[in-house]
Amino acid sequence: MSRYEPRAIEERWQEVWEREDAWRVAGPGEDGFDPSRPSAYVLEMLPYPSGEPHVGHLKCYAVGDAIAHFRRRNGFQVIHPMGYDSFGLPAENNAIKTGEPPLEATTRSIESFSRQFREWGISIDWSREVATHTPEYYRWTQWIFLQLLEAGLAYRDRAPVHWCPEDATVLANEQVVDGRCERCGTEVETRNLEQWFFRTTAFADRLLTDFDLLESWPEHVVTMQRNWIGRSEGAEVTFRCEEAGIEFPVFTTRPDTLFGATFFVLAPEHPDLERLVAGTDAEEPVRQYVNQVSREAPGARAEGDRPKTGVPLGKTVTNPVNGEEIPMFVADYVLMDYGTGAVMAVPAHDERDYGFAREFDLPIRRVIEGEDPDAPGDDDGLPYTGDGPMVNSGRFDGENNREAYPEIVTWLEEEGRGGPSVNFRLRDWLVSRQRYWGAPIPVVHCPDCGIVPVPEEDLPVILPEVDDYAPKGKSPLEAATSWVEVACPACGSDARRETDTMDTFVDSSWYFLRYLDPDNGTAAFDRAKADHWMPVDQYIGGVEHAILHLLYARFVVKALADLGHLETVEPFRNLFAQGMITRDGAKMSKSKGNTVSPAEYVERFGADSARTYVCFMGPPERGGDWTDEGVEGVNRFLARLWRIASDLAPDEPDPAAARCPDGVDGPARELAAKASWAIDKATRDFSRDFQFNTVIAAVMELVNEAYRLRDELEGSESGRAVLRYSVATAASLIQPFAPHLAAEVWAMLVGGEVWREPWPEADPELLTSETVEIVVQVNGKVRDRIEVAEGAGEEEVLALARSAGNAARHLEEGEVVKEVFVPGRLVNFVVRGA
RNA sequence: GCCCGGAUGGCGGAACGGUAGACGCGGCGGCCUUAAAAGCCGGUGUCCCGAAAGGGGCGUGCGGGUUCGAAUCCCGCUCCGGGCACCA
Repeated sequence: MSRYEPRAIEERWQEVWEREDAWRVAGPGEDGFDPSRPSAYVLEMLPYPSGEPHVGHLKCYAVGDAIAHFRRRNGFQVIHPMGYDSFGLPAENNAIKTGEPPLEATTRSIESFSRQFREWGISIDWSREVATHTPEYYRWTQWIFLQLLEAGLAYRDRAPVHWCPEDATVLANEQVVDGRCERCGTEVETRNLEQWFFRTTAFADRLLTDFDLLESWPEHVVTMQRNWIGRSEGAEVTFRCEEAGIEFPVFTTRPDTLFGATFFVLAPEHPDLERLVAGTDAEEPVRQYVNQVSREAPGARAEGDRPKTGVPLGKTVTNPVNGEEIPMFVADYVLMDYGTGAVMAVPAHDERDYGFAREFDLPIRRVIEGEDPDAPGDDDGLPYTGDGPMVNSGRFDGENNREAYPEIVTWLEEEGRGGPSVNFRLRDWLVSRQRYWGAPIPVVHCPDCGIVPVPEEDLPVILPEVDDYAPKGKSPLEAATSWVEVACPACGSDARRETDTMDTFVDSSWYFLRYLDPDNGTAAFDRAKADHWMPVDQYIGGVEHAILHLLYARFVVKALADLGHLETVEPFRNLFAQGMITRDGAKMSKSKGNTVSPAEYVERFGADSARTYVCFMGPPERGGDWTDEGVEGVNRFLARLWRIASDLAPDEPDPAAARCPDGVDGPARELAAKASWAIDKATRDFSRDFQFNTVIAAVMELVNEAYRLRDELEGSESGRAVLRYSVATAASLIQPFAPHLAAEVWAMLVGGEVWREPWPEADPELLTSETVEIVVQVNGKVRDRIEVAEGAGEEEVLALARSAGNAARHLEEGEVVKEVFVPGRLVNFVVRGA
């Protein structure tokens, strides 16, 4: 008997697929496009090519490929492309360390990824491959930049920005985690720099409301984005400092607590601060405080539980609702980049204001009664953030705060002191980077004309070669003088190119559009093609991109749609977030030395085993711990399938083995029924939340059943026919996970190409059996099981159940007061007086 | 602190409110073999009664509840993982 040799099998079929161009698909306007067939876009997040693919990639692409195969075999023409997010810091940092140009390391990594993806047998239409670092690609990234610039959605501004001293570049808000650089973990600093932004805030509302257009996204991802966008409704209220003649609008979500405002706080960065204190006693302490705050890492400032600090300004503002003069302070708990950089402080009903008031011994005035006056806490339950009747609030006294809320806002509006207002936590996306390995921002700075976009026909602005990649606080591109110095496209006078490059998240925010038309030399993509394929029907990737990438891609697609380049306003109709694979219960990392190299397992057990294993570990949205025993187990199962197939294989494959023989009975019928059961179960679980683990388990059961009945069936021609059918069915069902083995087994038994076969259908006749087992319960406890005819009526079943041996004994213990009958499942006798 | 997940055998995990533990791993026993590996077959939640057949108790993180019946639904906790966190 021969052995299952996965490597040989896999190589053979990979050659076939390549030769046949099996995964190529055509869109509108392309040869072979069939408008009559339904289409589907299955997409996995493109990898950043660094070194070799890891198990996270394996899982992502194994899951995505299974979905792609399943859709194909259900009649869809599936577009399933692949590319590389190949601009980025690791290649550049490597270049700084070793001097090797980023292009070389990147090219090497792409080759390695591409080779391994092919070894995994992922069904990719390689004719659509893109890499974001190529001029053919970033030409269109630059084009998108210009589109946004022209539309006023890209702008340049001087603002306090996050600066990572390690990477020597600015970072977007989203790339700062706990005050540290998301990439390297270094504490970020604040710098005041002129930078490029994309106006994501212009879409803040639509980024929220358009969640309604999505079909299925994990709820927690939507929640994370909602929180990130952070919409809050409230009011704007203007407080005036009479002495200085300055008006200070503030944003508040609690206009109902206006009467409780006892002081007023400005952010240390507030532009009016200097003017307010200039020439007063407060000037020096305020200056010192502001300096001290600015030296602190923004991360430290974000820590909520540290004591409040601040300095009085010696000035007051007037509370518009009651005319009270309340003192002003500067304090670092007020942030300049949210709202107006100033807050009215209501210590009785806001925890932060309360903390500040206690620290500085400021008056705390309750304006809302708690429901429960004895609530625990200091100062009679203050700060109290709940609802209740208003007090100390003039004509609103006694009214519930919720009801008073709109009245107060209306009053403010009438008085010209404010009105309703909505604020977002979301900031504009800072897209410029002072780094080398990225797409150059396609503008020119002209002393006469200012910022001039590079004309579209001059794109791409090619990334020049440099000798030194090390960042020096400005872009390494500054050194490429012959590239930097350029004639102004508008007036022709001496001008300089922009030397910042784009955040690599810009590259990956539109790649799924380029796949649809990768060779287009005159446009980023053809609109008809985009409208045909978009939105992506199923997007697959790790949760770690729940905010950054997905938010940016949503923004770019909305912007392009607004500009008339695209119909779709939401790029990803369905999102699947795979869970992380751990090893020994811990996140894999090189420093822990617990990484798993997919290549090693593919070498030892074959790609089919590795792929099937990651899908079998558990529900794919959850994580799982990688074990060698687990891979071996799956490998054993595939070998078992191969072995029985090879034992049963006739000299010539027989197309009849694709269908269940008619009129089988006895053990043959049992096996055929199991096959139908497996088809039904696999089909349902595939569609329901991608329950791949149970799909694979069902196929395992089918194979086990074939082994169990094999001796009985092998003797007869009809028995062998059912065996072959069942094993071919198992191969067909496992095909989305183990495409090579499935192809091999199918070719042996049936002949032809299983990946082109329609997904099998269960025989409804075989899904039901003549008899069913009924559970007999007494008081909810299982006491017996009886066999009854399928569809047997209540009376008949109850009668049988009552007389069933063990059940009957328990019935004697008392009076039957109730009988429950669930057809085809169980009966339950409720007995009293036992 | 707030918002999500999760908790089921020795382990990963299955279970439309209706037989808890499918499938896999591990371990145990048997067959095959001179022997081993591989393979094939059979057990495997736990405790008690029984020589056996069999029967019974207890069991899905903890405490309540709804129901003829709860791993599943409701209320209140505990622990673990993830996200957010001075956003006015």
